[in-house]
Amino acid sequence: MNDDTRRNQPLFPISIVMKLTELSARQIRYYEEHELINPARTDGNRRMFSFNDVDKLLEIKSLIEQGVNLAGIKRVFELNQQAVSLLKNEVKNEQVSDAAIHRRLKRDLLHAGRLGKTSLIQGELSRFFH
Amino acid sequence: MNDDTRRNQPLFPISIVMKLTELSARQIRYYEEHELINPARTDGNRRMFSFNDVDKLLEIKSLIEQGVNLAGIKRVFELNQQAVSLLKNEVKNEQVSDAAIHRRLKRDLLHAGRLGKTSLIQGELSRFFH
DNA sequence: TTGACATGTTAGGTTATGTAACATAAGATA
DNA sequence: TATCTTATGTTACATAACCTAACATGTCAA
Repeated sequence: MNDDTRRNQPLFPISIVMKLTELSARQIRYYEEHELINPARTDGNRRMFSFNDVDKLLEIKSLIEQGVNLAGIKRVFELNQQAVSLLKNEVKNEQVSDAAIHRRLKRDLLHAGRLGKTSLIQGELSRFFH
Repeated sequence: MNDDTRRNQPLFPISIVMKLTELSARQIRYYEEHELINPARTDGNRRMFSFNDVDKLLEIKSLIEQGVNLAGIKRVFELNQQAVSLLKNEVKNEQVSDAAIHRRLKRDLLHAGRLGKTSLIQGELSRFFH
């Protein structure tokens, strides 16, 4: 069993997770309802949480404490995933040389100050003044 | 004048920005009040917006439409900046070889699926079971 | 001097959470 | 096994905080 699989094993009932995260059961269920987590279930329909689930709940808790709402948390999770994917593609492709990665990063990151995004207003302006 | 400076020039009064973004004046002011934007002011205290301000407002609008609240938008902006900075440091340091960057990215991105973050629960668990 | 803009207040809809009521599952014990 | 207890499930209602709209009032500028 690899590390990834191990961290996804359903191990903890909700009572344990409440103590680990200091979140109420209501909160934990609410976050599941809104698809921020997706814990496994037992035959008897009890939630069983993995290490990854708990990690996610701790990140949710931290963001909540910063005043971020659930839609925002979802977006933050997506952004993390997106940044990872963007660079995974670069790094994973064995045919791309280190130098090419270096150049690509330089272009993407140093130029616009954003990850792969072009200016929004350009499109707006052309739509507007025609 | 470079491109960056040009995009920060105070050019548009709020009426223009309202049309460009299809946001109400109240909304635009509210976002300024909560420090998501920081438009320049004329001597007479009128707001004057740059291309960058408008870009930011369009991004705010898009996130608002996804249900993200202002704290979440602030976090998203920070995350963008953070990801950029993280990699800027890698790329900017001329003494770091391409190969080293490649290795570092592989470690950071392929392993944990996060940007430079280690598992949260490890610390939690050690605090808990002692 | 009239239209655009500034600030402040108020009211209403949405969201996140608490709480309570009641049903079911799991585990312990007679 | 039968039953008792506790943990957990779902659902409904209440509430506080957040965001927007609407309006009032004052100021700047063409």
